[in-house]
Amino acid sequence: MLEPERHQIILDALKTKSSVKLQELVELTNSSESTIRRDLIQLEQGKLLKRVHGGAARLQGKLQEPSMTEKSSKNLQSKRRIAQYAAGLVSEGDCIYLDAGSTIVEMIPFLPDNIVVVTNGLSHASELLEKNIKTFLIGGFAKPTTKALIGRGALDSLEHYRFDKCFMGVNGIHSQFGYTTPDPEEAMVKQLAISLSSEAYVVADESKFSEVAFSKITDLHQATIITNELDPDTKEQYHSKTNIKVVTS
Amino acid sequence: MLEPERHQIILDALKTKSSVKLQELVELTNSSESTIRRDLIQLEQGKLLKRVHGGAARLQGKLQEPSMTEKSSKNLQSKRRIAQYAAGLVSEGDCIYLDAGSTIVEMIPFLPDNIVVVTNGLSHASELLEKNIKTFLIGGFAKPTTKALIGRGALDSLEHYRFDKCFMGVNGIHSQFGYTTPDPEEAMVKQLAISLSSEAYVVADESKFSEVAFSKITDLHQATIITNELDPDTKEQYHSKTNIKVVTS
DNA sequence: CTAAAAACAATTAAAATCAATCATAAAAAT
DNA sequence: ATTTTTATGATTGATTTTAATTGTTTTTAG
Repeated sequence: MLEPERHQIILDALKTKSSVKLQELVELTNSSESTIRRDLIQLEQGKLLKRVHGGAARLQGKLQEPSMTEKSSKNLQSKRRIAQYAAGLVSEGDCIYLDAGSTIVEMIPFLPDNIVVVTNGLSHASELLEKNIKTFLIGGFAKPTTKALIGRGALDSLEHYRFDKCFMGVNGIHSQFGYTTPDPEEAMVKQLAISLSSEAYVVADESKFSEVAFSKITDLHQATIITNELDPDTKEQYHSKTNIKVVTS
Repeated sequence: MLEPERHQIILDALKTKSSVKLQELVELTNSSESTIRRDLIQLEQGKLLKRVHGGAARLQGKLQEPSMTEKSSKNLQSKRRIAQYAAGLVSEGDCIYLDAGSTIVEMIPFLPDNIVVVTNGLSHASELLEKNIKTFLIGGFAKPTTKALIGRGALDSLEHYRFDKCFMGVNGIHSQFGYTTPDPEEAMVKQLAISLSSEAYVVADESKFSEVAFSKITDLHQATIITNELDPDTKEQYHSKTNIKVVTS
């Protein structure tokens, strides 16, 4: 039996139970104890499971193979609904800015064709090209984690553009401080893009409202939040303290 | 049995299982072990599967989604050899420019880690990020066919950089006119990048020498061509008429 | 607390698989 | 028709994977 196949069997076994005995795996794979041990070491190094005395156990942060897909797909549905609503605000002929980020990318399938898009999202640009949308990318340093273009170069090339509308993602929305993003460099790009746009929209699903960690604030209250249902108390709270308009899809 | 047929059998086998033993493939195709090994090497280079000890496995990153078009592996081999040689010219600590294009992208796996890369290739940037290389993208209009960034915005952001070395692709090399690229907008970007670089290299496989269609010339003879073996006559012809240095890998 | 049992890591030798090379046969080019 | 190129299969020694064995550590039961 090939190594990838054994690894798959081991990981599959951990999808149903939260832990497996080494002996079970020996029988399941018709391999020796030594071989399974080596496999477990490899899989542990790849952070796919945790070795425990007598066998292996699922990882805490990564029990997502069954449930994370589920959760993220639920979250994705929510994101997609909001994104579709946001895309509906774009008119043919518009020149718009799309911020990097996983929520914004969901807008792309719903965008009209005859528009011009400027973005700082590396992966956004690829998707836009697939849809035959006229696409401009700003320059800058490519941030490894998010594939967003940021830094001095980003600001330089951004300031040559003007937008009818811009659509921004955020890491969190704070009832007192406004929109928050942990990376100051990214925040500066957002801020500039908003100031270059006639209308600014923040697209955020409800999970963003519970975020607590932040360090830098995109402090422009002239934008409109697009989100899904929010309980009226929260909504009122945000509006009164920050003057943010909240629109629900 | 013909090569394409074998390749299809191998790929089909991986559609049902997540891995196949080499011996199974030997029986399925009535070919020798050596032949299957060679097939697997080719298919792995075409990024259609992953070789593992004892056989081959599906690669899960891309479930047969993208360009299933197996690159003509003959031309690819040639490109890759030249690209590897070119990558060898890059020293740790260098700041280099990588032009968009299919030949240049093959350099990326061979580049050292501790360098800074500036590029106008959308797909290049993604690959560079995978390798954890510090990457800057210039801005500009994203050309749909090649995913290259061109135009006014590209020139604007490009001119803020300076490079130790730049590596350019071309569509053709003409014995009288020099390097040729059909798109004037793209040619301007190339030209500027070359002028911003201490050393300029043109990386081109032999197929580029037979190209005839061109419209705009990147008319800078200060670059060095990196290519594979060329018959001495051609080599001399190019050198005498264009003053282009030709280096073979 | 102690002893037996189970699980462990480390070492080893055998088997399987590998890369590299060579020779041959088929195909393509001249 | 002849040379060159290409694809294939066989053989070689080297490498990797595997399973069995060793002695050690951990768990469990009395």
